Amino acid sequence: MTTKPDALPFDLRALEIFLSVCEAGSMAAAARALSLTQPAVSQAIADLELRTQTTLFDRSVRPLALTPPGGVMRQRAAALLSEARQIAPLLRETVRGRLALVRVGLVDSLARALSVPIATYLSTRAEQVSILSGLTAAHAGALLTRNLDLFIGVDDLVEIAGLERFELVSEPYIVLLPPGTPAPETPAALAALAKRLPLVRYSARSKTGIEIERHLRRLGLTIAAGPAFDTPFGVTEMVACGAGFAISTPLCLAEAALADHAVAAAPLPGPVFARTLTLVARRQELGMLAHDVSVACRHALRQSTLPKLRTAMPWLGDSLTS
Amino acid sequence: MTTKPDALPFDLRALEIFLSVCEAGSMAAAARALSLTQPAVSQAIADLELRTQTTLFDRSVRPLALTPPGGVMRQRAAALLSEARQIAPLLRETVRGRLALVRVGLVDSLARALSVPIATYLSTRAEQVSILSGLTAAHAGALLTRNLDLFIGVDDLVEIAGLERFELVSEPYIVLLPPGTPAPETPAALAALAKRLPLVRYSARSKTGIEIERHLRRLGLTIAAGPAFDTPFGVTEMVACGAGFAISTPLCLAEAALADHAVAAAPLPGPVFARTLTLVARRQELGMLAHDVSVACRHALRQSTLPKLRTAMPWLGDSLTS
DNA sequence: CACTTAGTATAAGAAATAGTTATAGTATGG
DNA sequence: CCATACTATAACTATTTCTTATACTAAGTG
Repeated sequence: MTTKPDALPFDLRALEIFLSVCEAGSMAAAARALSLTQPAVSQAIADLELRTQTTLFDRSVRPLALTPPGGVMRQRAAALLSEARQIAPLLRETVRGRLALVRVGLVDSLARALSVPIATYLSTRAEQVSILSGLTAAHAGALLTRNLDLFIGVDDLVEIAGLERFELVSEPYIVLLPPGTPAPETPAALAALAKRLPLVRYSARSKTGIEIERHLRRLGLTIAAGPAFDTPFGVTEMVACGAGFAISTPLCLAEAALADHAVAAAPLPGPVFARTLTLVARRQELGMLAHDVSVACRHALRQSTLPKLRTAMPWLGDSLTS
Repeated sequence: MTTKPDALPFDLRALEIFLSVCEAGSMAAAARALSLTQPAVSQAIADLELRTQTTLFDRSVRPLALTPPGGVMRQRAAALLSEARQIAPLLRETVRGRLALVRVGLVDSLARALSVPIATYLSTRAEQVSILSGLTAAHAGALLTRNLDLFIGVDDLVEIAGLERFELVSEPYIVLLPPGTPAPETPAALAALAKRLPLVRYSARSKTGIEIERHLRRLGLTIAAGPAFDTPFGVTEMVACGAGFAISTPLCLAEAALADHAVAAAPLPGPVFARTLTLVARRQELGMLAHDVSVACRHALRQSTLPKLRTAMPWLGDSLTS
């Protein structure tokens, strides 16, 4: 009502004034620092509070105190302003045909395998390269809000138009067991195993974790809650400690990079259950760059990571494809 | 002259209009989409170009084309606006006493050792936790511009006031060699080794790389240029391949997590040369949080990483301290 | 090629916004 | 309780942003 739903809640000038008040400790002092009058600052802050529908300062004490939302605002406003100030110089530095900054999201399971190849390849194509590891869900959101230029992950965002996708590798899910534990040969054996040993999960924040839960439900298996981790390292380490077993993948196992035989790997019994890692970018914004990165990644995987996995787990056969 | 040096180069409204033009493909179409008149859009874009001192669109073709700086502007403007729009809802969600978001920079050499403990600990203290691995230089800059709340790295920023620092661990530099290579016992032997085998370096962008170069100069050693990497994994992997030797540290070796005996480690001959990893935060903004994180980190290191290093490299003695 | 169409640029005035001065009210310290 | 230094509100002014009006330009069409 007050404003259109997509209207901007403030402008940068208001944030600048707000931060000045935070630093100066009072509106009057901020006004002096900014060469404004005190009412101008007072109004700007009041307007900012109105637009964000929050109270930023506690006026009942002096010197002025930040409320909890005010503290968050200070944190975010400072970040936003510093980014804004970087933009203009960056534009002027931009050299024809060379990107100033490429931001890549890389799913944790490929961080070790691909961060070096991606960084090496992109450094020939961009001034600055930023590679963030993490969960695909976060990266997918960041791509859509343009906080990332491309990501590699386990979700190809089929439902979103205007993206381009390059499949890098497909791999089956596997079972990870503490050394010496016999491998379950059937889904029933898996269920029996889960009675003796907790299942170490990927957290429900990760796409892999969600997929695994769904698969277990399809198999009709209900397995008691156990520890959950976001990263392959966390899950694998827990299994290595003997604290449980896990459903994971060959690349996740490679990512954890534990000592040989620290955990045992076995095929996942039951119907075929696999995942595909895909490079996703917005169409027509990076030219051929996304395609070229996908080629470099596939090359790096075929040269180095996949042969190692095939040696360590010969039973993978051609379920591991690139 | 045109504007004060610290003046804002633009307003969020201008970026909104700019992005609308990018999407619509023409200023006239953008004006319709925004319920403005065409001259309003034309003026806003002209003003934005004037303030940033760039040309964003190529008007000599239709439909309007983005110039290279225009492309960068699109990328950055979209990111900035999406962040700006997130702020107000975030403020309203803020619960008393609990931080909405804590952003941590973690030096690559501790990424494996500490990302899980930090994430686990902070999830009890904040709604959302963001951990970025990378180079300390980038994190130090990000802390000062408030894009990070705290970082753990190899620079304690002594020259900057208003920060608080917590030392986590000190470790000596060591030599990494391909398996079977005899360890150099003296600086002279190190120089001789460098004649036979290239030195794999940490890049000059990393603080560690800079420190190592300085130390070599102090020793009077000039070593021919070889390959350089930003990350411990890159450097260690090269040595494991037999492509050279490296000067590194125990924690970097642990971070690379190669198989046992994939590389040989030996003391660095010559005078004592060590580094200290420190947690740095802005004073008085996070309360006790920075201190509490440092305690959690030191605990995690003493429990898990340091004992392993002492076992693998018993000659470290008490040069490795926490 | 003239000619239409859909677009961009510029000038001048209207509307909205951000600033000012003036003044009343409030927290804190002597 | 009073002095001081601050914040809030009202009314006015200056500046900026947007509109109308009009001239100019790129690209397609017969």
